[in-house]
Amino acid sequence: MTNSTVKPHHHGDLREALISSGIELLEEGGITALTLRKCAARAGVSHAAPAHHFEGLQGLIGAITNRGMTMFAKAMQGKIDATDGLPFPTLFAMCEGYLSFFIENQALANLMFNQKSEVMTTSTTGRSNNSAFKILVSSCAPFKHGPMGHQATEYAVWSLIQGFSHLSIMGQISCTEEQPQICFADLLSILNLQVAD
Amino acid sequence: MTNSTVKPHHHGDLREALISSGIELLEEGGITALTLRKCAARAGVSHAAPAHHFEGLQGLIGAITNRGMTMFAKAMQGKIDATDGLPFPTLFAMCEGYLSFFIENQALANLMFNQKSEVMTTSTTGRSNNSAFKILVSSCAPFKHGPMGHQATEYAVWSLIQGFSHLSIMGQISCTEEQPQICFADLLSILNLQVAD
DNA sequence: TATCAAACTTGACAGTGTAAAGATGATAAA
DNA sequence: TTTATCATCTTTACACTGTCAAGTTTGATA
Repeated sequence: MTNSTVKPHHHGDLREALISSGIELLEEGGITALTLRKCAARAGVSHAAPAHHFEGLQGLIGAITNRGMTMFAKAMQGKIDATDGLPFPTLFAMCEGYLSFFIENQALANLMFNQKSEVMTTSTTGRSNNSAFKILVSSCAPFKHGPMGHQATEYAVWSLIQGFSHLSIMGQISCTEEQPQICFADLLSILNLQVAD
Repeated sequence: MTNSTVKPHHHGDLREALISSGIELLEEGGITALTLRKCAARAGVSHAAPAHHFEGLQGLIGAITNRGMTMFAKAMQGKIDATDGLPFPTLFAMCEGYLSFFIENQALANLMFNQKSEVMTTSTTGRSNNSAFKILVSSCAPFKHGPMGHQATEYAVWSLIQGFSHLSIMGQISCTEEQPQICFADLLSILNLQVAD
């Protein structure tokens, strides 16, 4: 075995199976349902098996966060790919994907954004591994930036969609429960954004 | 004892003491440090005593959320009271108090806003008991509202400051770490707000 | 075939929430 | 003052959790 793809012995690919089980449990019963022992049981292994793949529960949560981030990026990119590529439709599609991911993966989204793991941090390595963050940045790029530069635009858009998504799934905001995307469009229009020359 | 102030028998006021202990534990060791048994120990009672005052751990968390909401409202109102009362300074002060509370009570703020308890809900009774929400609404009132009315303005401001506060304490946003209020001012200026005639 | 390291199991332990039943003590009625 | 009552709190018990240590199995390699 000289290549980099590690072929496990017994289970097949326990590490990935445990992550999948974890996400399932998360969506079925929320954060309190996510336990190492239940993940192990669902993957058909003993309760101590996960210890050989993750550094405790926190390690599994970190791995789940990583998996979640690729799902998250895919959700946003999928919406963006369905547009004509113009600045405003692209920005809105990005936000649409952001919000959709939160609604369709409530517990997972909450777990991810209440985490201070590597990919969720402002660290350079975290950012370079975070394609979701890159999508956000590139969606904001075509617009005029104020005196504080592109970062202020990015943070404004990010804060707005993050806050809206979070408050929505927490039931603290209720405009149109069926289609909150429509409601968010009004909020986005309050932002003073103009396409750069 | 015909008046409404209940005088407890043994402890004095165990219920409030447990809430205080809970908030302490929360700030000292984060959400994982908040356990019924530790709260009980800190209050000097047996581990099963809390059951007579709260419906399990979830009940205690609800009570902590309520206590936290009054602290939260006080933080915002305090900043507002120090202004001249004009619309923009008042709005900014409200946001300043919002952010300050998150920074100074990270674990508590996280607990509160990851909760679907009564006060945090869009229900009428929840809203009427939530002075923090009223402060937000009144801070947004003086401004011109778009075609979607005052609610769109409120949700835009709320989402922006909630998202920014949340991402800040999670270390996912870093403009000026010492004084993030200054950074938020730039974001708030991107919002297209004008004082109504 | 023998070796050996990785993958997994077994057993144990301290914490946790929660329930049931008993003890305590403040209040109110006698 | 004495007694009865009941909310308050304690004790005991149980299932579940994360984590550790030791043993066992497995499959690739020599």
